[in-house]
Amino acid sequence: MAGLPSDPNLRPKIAVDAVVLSFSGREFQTYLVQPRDISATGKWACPGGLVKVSETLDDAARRELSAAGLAADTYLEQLFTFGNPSRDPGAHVVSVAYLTLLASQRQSSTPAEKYTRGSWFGVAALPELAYDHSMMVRLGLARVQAKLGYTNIARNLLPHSFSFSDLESLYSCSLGRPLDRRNFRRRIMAMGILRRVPALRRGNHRPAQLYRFLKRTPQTVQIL
Amino acid sequence: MAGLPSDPNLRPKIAVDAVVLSFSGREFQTYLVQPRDISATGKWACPGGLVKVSETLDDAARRELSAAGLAADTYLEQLFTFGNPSRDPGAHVVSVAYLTLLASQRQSSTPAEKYTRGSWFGVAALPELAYDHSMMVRLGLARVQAKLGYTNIARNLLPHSFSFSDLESLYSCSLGRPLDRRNFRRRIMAMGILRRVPALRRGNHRPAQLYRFLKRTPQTVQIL
DNA sequence: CCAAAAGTGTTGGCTCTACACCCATGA
DNA sequence: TCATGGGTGTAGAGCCAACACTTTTGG
Repeated sequence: MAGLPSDPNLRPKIAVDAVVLSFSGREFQTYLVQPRDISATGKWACPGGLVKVSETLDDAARRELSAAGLAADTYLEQLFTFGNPSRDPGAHVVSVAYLTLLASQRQSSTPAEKYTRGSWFGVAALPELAYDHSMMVRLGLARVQAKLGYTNIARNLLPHSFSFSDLESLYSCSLGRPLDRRNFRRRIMAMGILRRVPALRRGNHRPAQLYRFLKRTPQTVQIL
Repeated sequence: MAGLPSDPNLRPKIAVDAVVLSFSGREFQTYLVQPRDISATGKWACPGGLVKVSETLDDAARRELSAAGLAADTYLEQLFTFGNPSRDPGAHVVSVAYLTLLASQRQSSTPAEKYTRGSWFGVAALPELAYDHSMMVRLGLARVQAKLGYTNIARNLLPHSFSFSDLESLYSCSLGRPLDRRNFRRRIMAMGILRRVPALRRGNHRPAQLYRFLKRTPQTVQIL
């Protein structure tokens, strides 16, 4: 097969893009940036860029997260690799999409020079996205929603300690329907993946008992 | 942040590799080839090769399946993208691993010149594999086993029509434990994903009623 | 007639869901 | 004292797992 001269310029380039998700307490949000080189289009994009030689894909993803002004020590998971030759009009760029989860919106620094700005958007009302990034965000969201059902991935979307109501809002938002508080609590408790922390959250109302996840490593358990 | 000259030669190359699985009736098997360029090592590998510019990843995978002497009109699903710089000692090659399922061992033609030979192996006793292909096969197998539990993916591992016992062997082999025939049949039947075909399979013993999957498209249903 | 695979129901235990009221706090 | 979110138990229904014998065929 193939007889074309193997000019390296004729190979597809390879990039990583990160779908950055967090949960605000009321909705899922995603962090988007405006790349300087396409800022004329007004489109937003997921943080991302080309992979360097001798660099791990994960490393590339973390490097791009830093460049976007985000913490890089986050949960990171490969989502899907997009290779449609026409996904980037400029050149054939194969992109490995990553999913990353942030507990709070702890946006550390300001984005690097390659971006004009960055901002959080509710996933229900996204702006127009460049390339196939809209598909990536949808896929990332679907993955999180699925994994909430059978893993302890929630720990990456919540602060270190949280109330049962926090956890319930997350699940209820993910499922798009209300949950029965008693049944939800019983079920989660029965799994033994949470630990009471000796603290209450005080607010305008009755204080809430706080919990944290027992294991900080990814764990598969049937939750829903 | 990189300041290296962006010499295209310094970009990782991109390849696809296909984990080819089938079910013999007693065990899962995978199809491996011996690439001519590493035949001295005696190692086997999954069919695969570099992606061409302006080619879809799926197209590349199907092209490589053909080159390995397999039918290309098979179930194909992206598995994972392996990008460790040291996975190929020769150069930094990022590989998009695919999973493909074959109903019977319908190996059509003989492999292209790039391979010295191809052969099926039971997954329990694999030869030594090149690169990180052993990990790929394990991952592919795990994916199939998981998906048997919540999709109709079994249709891609069985012939067009099959007996209930065939289906049961597949599941029982996938789970690594015997299944209760009555419970299994009731459960599958209740889902309405099968259709009786007006034919029996005759053999040395009592003839078996044959069935086929109602939908030929991928479908998510809770099976186990 | 024998060996081997195909086919078929019932029951008890367990899990899941539905459901409503009181409590603690700050304002 | 009121508004707001936090916390708690039970009962009925449905689901699931365990379990063994008869049938059909070819040799």
